[in-house]
Amino acid sequence: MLNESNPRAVKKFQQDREYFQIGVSIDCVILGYEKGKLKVLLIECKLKEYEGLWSLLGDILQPEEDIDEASYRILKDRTGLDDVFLEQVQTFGSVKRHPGGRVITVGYYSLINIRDHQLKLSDNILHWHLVNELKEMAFDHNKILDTTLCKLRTRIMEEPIIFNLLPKKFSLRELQSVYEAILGSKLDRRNFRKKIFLTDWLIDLNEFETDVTHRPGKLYAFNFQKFLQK
Amino acid sequence: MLNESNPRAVKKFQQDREYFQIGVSIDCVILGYEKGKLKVLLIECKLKEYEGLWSLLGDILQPEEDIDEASYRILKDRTGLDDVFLEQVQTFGSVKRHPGGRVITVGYYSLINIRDHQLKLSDNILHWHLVNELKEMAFDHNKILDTTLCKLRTRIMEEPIIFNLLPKKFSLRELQSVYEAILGSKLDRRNFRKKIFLTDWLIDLNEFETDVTHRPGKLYAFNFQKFLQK
DNA sequence: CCAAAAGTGTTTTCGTTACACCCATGC
DNA sequence: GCATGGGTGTAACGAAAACACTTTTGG
Repeated sequence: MLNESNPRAVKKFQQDREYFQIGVSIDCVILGYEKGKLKVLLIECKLKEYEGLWSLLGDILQPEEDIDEASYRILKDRTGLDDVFLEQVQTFGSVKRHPGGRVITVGYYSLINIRDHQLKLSDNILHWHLVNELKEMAFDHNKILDTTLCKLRTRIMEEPIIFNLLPKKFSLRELQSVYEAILGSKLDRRNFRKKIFLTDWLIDLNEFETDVTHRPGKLYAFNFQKFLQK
Repeated sequence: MLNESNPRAVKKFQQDREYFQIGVSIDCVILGYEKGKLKVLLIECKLKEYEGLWSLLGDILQPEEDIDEASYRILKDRTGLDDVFLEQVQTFGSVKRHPGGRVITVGYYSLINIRDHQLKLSDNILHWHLVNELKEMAFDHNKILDTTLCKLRTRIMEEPIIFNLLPKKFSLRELQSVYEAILGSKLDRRNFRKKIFLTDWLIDLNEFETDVTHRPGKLYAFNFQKFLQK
């Protein structure tokens, strides 16, 4: 915040363009889940300083948009997705983090269901990357991703956000696998089921998996109604 | 982050001042504890739009400083304090949040021991305010404070940061009172002592309170060594 | 009938809560 | 001796962890 106790500073702020020579960007950590693995959506970095590296999806904040709006816009532009889960991680503001000048970036993360929008990906040079097998990324994006994953691991234990990674109908095995992929550890199946049913997060659809080569599991849906009420 | 997939945007970013017409500020929620109450250090707001209101301590981010550095600088300038606990809360970026123009602000919070620097306060128009009795503040500072307190309540249960609010030597009653002031609820004395001793956070100084009108309690210190090792 | 995963309960362990009495000091 | 807070232990409860066998389906 502008130093309000100092009228000179306020005046300077209003008149002097020097105070504005800092760029503000938004970077979105867009996470998806497929075949037992957590994935992140990246774009090839076109800056010569980072040739051959990938980066998170980001853009400059526009003068007339809130930072939350900006993150939605970026996600919409890149994936065509509306109405998704998106949450701020934190802001990264090292002086040298962008070779093109002083740019601080606000990190956001989003959890999306990969299958819902495979089509849109061909519009951009975007690819899903396995989170566990990522090498060096452009800028400080490894750090942003690591910070996001830390936050995500605690958040999924508190809030029912993980359902954003799954299709509308899913089996308990799929749900458990997503937890395991994010937490990076195996969970006991019986204890998991017990705990999940205690939450009242699920609607029993009384449907079953098809096209599986074993006994089909029951399908569930996330009880969205209940969480809109809160 | 600058949209690296789009060379035009990069070029525009490097050339066009329009991308820089956003101010970035830092606001510090400086919290202290005294006589059983949690307090926040505020400054009188000199903007005419917020006449008579108080605001958090903030300043504009300088071109050559990291955002973490900036928060340290602000704290140092205002309180004379060095080497304190300071942590990012999150960034607030509504379009209209600052009447002087577009300014996004990164919130930080600090926990300090009020007694250590009473002297410096006279240099500024600063006052400690009871967190529980705060009315409207300037800008979106109520929101920043609320967000900070939420974060703080979970953080003190995980990490030994609360000791920053206390003098070097303190009794268990004082420590418990700080927890209670932050959490806003009473704790059971026996359970609290049991739990605190299990953490290995404390050094038993084998000293006792003086100048109390009742049986003096034992004094403890936070085991800083142990946490520097980690 | 074989492979593969679904589905299901009980016991143990551990951390959290609730709770009451005597003790040391200042006045 | 009285008021004030310091210091202490145990029982009950509930959440989490450990753990194995039967069932259903496809092939």
